Amino acid sequence: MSDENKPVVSNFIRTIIDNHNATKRFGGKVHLRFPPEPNGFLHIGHAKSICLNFGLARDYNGKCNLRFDDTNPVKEEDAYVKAIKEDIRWLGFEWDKECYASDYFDTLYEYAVRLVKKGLAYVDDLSSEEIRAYRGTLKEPGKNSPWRDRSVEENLDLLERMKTGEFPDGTKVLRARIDMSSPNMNMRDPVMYRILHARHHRTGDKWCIYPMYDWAHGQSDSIEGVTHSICTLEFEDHRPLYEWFLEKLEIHKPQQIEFARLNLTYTLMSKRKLLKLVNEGIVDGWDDPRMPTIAGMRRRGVTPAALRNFSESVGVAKSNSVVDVAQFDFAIREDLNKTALRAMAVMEPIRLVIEDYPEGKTEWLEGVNNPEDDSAGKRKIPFERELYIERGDFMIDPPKKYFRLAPGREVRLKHAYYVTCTRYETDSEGRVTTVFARHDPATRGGWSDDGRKVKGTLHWVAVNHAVSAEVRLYDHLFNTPNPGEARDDDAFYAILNKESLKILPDVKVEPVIAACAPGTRFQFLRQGYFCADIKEHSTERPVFNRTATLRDSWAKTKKKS
RNA sequence: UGGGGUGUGGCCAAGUGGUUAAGGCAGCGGGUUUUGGUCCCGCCAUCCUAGGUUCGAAUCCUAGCACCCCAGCCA
Repeated sequence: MSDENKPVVSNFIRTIIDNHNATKRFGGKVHLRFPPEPNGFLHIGHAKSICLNFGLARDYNGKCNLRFDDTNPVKEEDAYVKAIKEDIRWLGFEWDKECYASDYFDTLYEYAVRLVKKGLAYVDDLSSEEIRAYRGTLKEPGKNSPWRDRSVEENLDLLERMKTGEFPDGTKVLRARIDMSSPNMNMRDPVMYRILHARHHRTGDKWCIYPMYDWAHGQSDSIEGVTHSICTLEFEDHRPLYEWFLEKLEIHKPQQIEFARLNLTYTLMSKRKLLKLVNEGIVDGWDDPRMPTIAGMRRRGVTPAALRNFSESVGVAKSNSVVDVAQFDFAIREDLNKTALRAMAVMEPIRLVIEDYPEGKTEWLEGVNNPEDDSAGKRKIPFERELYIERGDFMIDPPKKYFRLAPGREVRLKHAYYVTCTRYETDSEGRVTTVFARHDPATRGGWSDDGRKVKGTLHWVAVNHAVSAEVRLYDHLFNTPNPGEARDDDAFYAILNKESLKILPDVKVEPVIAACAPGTRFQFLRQGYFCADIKEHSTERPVFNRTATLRDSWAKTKKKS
């Protein structure tokens, strides 16, 4: 794997681990976990976290579990569990143990009893509104609940009865007894259990009380022997609570470490908003190629290596940042340039007739499949009198630096011949319909030994061997660099890029392109990287998704003049 | 003076008192090229501000400023 030979860039988490290893805090062990909640699909932000956790485990000869944080049955589904596992494997990682927070519900309950017995947790009868009111504000301390000083016996009894389902949802909670005047809101007697008569995707109807994140997460880490619990910045304030539970319980205490989540320009990373795109049919499901989900990127044709290299390239730090999506595009191109097969496809075809080439003749010319990789071999390409070329590759009256075809101009047809434009035909509206040219038989294969230079090289497809394919050109879903900043629905709809998908129903492609298996990646010469759609492509009806464009310096010089 | 964080080039990001302040992306200029692709070469910062400590500071101290997070029985 090319991405694993690169030198590792230092980051603050590695420094922390190195220090722990040096001081033997965890006996030299490094044990991580990736803890998704199964309530949606994984996106590129999760990919960064996956690469971080599994990558650290790999580099330190440690372990990394996959743990589903399934503590909220009303939002979680088994289908998401399945999709998440598939995505992680596709990314190229394998977990040591597959765990679920729900595996620990019994232990968690025992732990809760332990805290109650120590006088460190109590059952509160306040409503959620009252709890909020009692919590105080950011600048004012909270007030103790009137139920805060119940006896251990009463708390034990009540907790047991909460568990057995005696009370309706929302009537009671178990709270940690910490400090209602703490400047850290998380320490103001946080809720540990809420009553939820809901069916859980794994434990079924066994439980009607479910642990909150803070009560479940650290203990789960501890039970699994996790040494470094990596999470995102917003949990920084939770660390004191994370540690409080573990210290009061006197069990193994991992080190929580927070890093800044990934943000990308023109990309939405909020699961809630991505769900909205799916639910409202703005995109075609979680795996729509425009989605920043791993499933969407897979379908678009992005490679696992590109995603891994990108994750590595953005680094790990604590400052909020927004990475330019161009950096991701670079990673995609970098990998695909080395691996994608080259072939020719004409997106917007016009006819090119080689006047001096015999009718009915077909030559099978040779083309290299990948100039970056000899082992990719060569293929035969049919050449005939009538070809398709790109509409944009011919101009009646070309500007200064235009290297392509124009009346009287000579260009190279890739892998074929030098041709010189003799004339052209237009329709009643003046649109070019057919271009005529003569070829130089001595340039067969696309090369002349006489030192003659041609500036332009065009891709083409023989009319009688062309296969029609559907090509989907994707662009950013949003037309603003920071779509996450949209404050309300109106703002959200306003920034949607109406041209994020353009379908070309009749692209002319080489036979080899049409014959490929779903998921095959190509570089359509001079245009970009494309991937045969994994759901809809077939030899009968070829369908390609554009993964990325090629860098286009011509577009830049064109813009400048 | 609620608490917790973060500030290094357009975007990421190394740097842990002595380095010409890494590297990548983007941009710009040039070369190579049967893809206006790739590749190659070159250019592109004195580190939020102000003081201070020191022979020497992005790194230490002081005082500011800016931005992010926290008042779910979500995670």
